[in-house]
Amino acid sequence: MTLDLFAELEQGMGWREELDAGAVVLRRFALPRQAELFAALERITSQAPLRHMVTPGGFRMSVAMSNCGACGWLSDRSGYRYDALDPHSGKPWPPMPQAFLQLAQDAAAAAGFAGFAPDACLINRYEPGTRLSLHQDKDECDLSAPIVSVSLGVPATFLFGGGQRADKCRRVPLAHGDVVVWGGLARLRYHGVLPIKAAQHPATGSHRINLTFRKAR
DNA sequence: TAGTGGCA
DNA sequence: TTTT
Repeated sequence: MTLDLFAELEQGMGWREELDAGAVVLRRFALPRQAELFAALERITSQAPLRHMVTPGGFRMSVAMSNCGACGWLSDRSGYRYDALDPHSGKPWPPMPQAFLQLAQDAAAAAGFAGFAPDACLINRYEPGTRLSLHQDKDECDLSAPIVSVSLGVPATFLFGGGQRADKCRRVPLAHGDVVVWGGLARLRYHGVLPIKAAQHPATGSHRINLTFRKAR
């Protein structure tokens, strides 16, 4: 599938956009296994349902989340962390499907981060009006690995800021099949998602789905 | 340590 | 509309 991706990028069906040093947007990234991707998503969320986590401050997050992979990102009153077990079931998170892993590794490689080995995939489901406010991904042990963020379904505006919350943000429109990869110098950049506008997408209905791949350990 | 929320 |  790696070859399919590069072939598609070369054929001009998709293209790269350099955001800044260490940050790349892959536009209309090849999703050659889209049916497989969504079937896997279905399987994962039937075992580990999407749920609204609570922030340490006690606020319910508007975006519904689940995970797959060796560990999953969690938030509750006691903080942010990664855990091998889903607190909802007490069982391990569903394994990361091969199609997910392949997609993440292909995207990372296309963005200049060869050898990416994610052990966590956070699944975010945005309904119209939901958002993710500005934050840094810094709960991972290995900050040398990039973040790979796959957009599926209805479009969104991604905010890509600087090293401090107050830094100005780039507004990056993201559509189905777009992938943002950031690492290296850009690894700790603040980022977020503006409230999702009401829209329909054939693959997801009114939702936006985001897959965030990380190496947590 | 506080924090990816929501309001004024 | 942007900021805290």
